[in-house]
Amino acid sequence: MSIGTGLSRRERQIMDILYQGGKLSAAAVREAMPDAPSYSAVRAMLRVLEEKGHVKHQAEGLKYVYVPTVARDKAKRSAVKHLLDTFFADSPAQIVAALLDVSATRLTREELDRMSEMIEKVKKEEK
Amino acid sequence: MSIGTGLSRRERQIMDILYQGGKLSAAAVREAMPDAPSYSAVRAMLRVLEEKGHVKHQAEGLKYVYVPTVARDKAKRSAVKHLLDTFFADSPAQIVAALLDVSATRLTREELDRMSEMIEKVKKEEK
DNA sequence: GCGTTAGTGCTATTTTTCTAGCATGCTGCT
DNA sequence: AGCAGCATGCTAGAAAAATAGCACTAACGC
Repeated sequence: MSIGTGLSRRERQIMDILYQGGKLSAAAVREAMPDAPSYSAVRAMLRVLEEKGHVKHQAEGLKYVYVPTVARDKAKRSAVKHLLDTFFADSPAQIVAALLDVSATRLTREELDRMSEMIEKVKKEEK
Repeated sequence: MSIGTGLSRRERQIMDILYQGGKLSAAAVREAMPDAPSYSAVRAMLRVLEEKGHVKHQAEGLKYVYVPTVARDKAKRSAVKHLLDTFFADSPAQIVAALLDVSATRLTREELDRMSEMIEKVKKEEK
């Protein structure tokens, strides 16, 4: 089950922002929200997320900053898996196709080379 | 903005199932839900999704089947983009890494070759 | 024909999400 | 000390989502 499942709309939004930003104060989270509600609302939701165990807070100087409890890396994989299941019917190659398409403009030579390398490496291992 | 944004928890769940399954009756959608509510609830939510313009229904024999209004292909790309923004800070290569990792067991030689080809093709075009 | 099954449309109610507001406490300044 | 600024904790209320239930219709078998 993907990490996002079970979260409400706002909660998901916040989790996304947190994974994107890493370590953010309530105010920072709020700023990053597309259709930001009140500051109180954001704090309340962070509290709920904490109760549910999805984030934890730590005192950073005077204020709190929030971080996801599940490590980025694990969340990443979970998200990719979910994407795979939902849209790509277990065909990884199709994701690569979409990926190349979506990020066409900002693909550097280095990125492409790195991709090739990784794939070649897997091929060798599988042999 | 990703397609999923703006949808409630259940609505998102249903959209995922619909993209996965293609064309499903209310009952079929319900069966595919992890923690399925009543049949009525599912139908009600499909109705709401239709009002919001995310799905449409068509009579298939006696019953209705529901399909997403936004084409799979477009939704795919949107989802990949969102994933990129959220977890991979615009570094497509990292997605490939996660992808290879997640689907390690079921990667066929053909899949890998197809990926390589696509990447090579982009490289040539960029040259 | 008549009951049974399987579908639809609608409405009412409960639950969750979302929001705002206020009281409180700590910092830093003058 | 006393005040302004900013952050927290909490509570209550509005709005939206989720759910259940009932009335009705069309097909199917006996």
